[in-house]
Amino acid sequence: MLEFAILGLLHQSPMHGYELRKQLAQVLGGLRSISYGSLYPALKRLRAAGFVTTDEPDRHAPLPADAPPLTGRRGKVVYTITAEGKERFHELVSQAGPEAYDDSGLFGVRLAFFRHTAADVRLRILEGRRRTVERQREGLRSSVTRARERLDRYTLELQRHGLESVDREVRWLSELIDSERKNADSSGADPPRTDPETPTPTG
Amino acid sequence: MLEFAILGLLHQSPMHGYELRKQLAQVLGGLRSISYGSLYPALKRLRAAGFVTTDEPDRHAPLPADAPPLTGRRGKVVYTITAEGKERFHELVSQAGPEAYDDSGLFGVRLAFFRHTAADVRLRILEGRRRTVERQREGLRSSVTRARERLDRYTLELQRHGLESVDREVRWLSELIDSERKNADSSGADPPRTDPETPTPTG
DNA sequence: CCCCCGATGTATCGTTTCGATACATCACAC
DNA sequence: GTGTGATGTATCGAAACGATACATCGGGGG
Repeated sequence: MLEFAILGLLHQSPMHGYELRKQLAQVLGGLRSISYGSLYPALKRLRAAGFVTTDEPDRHAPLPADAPPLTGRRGKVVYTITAEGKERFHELVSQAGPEAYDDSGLFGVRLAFFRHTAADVRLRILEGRRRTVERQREGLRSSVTRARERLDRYTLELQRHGLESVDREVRWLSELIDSERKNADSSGADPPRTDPETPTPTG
Repeated sequence: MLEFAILGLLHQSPMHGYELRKQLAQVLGGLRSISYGSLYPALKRLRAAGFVTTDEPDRHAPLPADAPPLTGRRGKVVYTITAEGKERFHELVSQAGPEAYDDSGLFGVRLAFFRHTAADVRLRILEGRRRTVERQREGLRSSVTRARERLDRYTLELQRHGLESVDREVRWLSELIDSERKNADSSGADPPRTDPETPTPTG
């Protein structure tokens, strides 16, 4: 998930790790954030896989043990997506299976990059997400019903609140789906692959 | 957080790990769950700290390397809270600082054990949580306002949805707080020193 | 002029958590 | 009897976390 988000952001423009983290917080919905302990190892992995490059020489290579522990002169590093990275991103962005919507976090990131996603894939992800959340809702409903007598007021309040949130999410998804369907109808049957640079489609 | 929840559940009755996990899922609000990879190490820690005991002899001790890898005869293990564990739980349950409400997960667990929590502590936790969420809401609001033009429709939809959820949570907390205050008024016997902080100038 | 402070920036450490998996027992239907 | 799903204990490697160290740079106040 993190890898996907990083590739998506670098796809738009090269960035420092610091800036990446800030943008990531926005993409993650505004309240969730990613720690450096996750970000830098992830960048290291992406770099090792050849999906991103840095402008500096290999600062990630292990140091000889007798060298000073890399104190002093720690330069800024700009991360840039490679051709392989863009390929990988487009491969990921075209996937519409359960992995795209079963996890709430990944779904959020997928949504954040919907402008890079083909219309039919968008629709399948939204519908998949709705089904997933609906199933959660049913599980929660029966759980609340079963536990009505055994649990105290506060636990029940918590579950009731959670249930209402899930309910709201279903309605929200339904609105998005309706909106997608309307757009699809008016734009014709053949969904063209979305261009990264297209400005707002139908504001 | 996990430790607190485990102690709280074992405080009510001894349990197997498996049962513990199921109850944990309920306590966590119904949609979140804890993996065995978290549960068993947590139990091991609690056991090492003397807060829980098991009915079986020390199955957690390291094995000699030449022994078969513990296959065969793996008995059930009932976990029971100790006197020290109960003491620890009551110590934790009386805390009302930021650690009790800044994290959404821990707040949920605290709420789940409110029936073991003193009325004044309950109120302080709820009010603290509301302030935390209100701050989140303000941050989110300004973020949405600032980013209105730069972001695409889907990202904005995601943020709008998040904002409404946070809004709903504030209202929910306010209802709980009102209810707590009413109870405190009618029961009278409870702590007189309720709010040293802001009298909440409307939500 | 200098010094401190807060934002920017890179990076690692130890600990915790996760998802997947292996393995075992038991109830019960077929 | 036999398999199939619930119950049950447990570990593994990968990943993420929170805290922290370290460094540079702009500007504002003494």
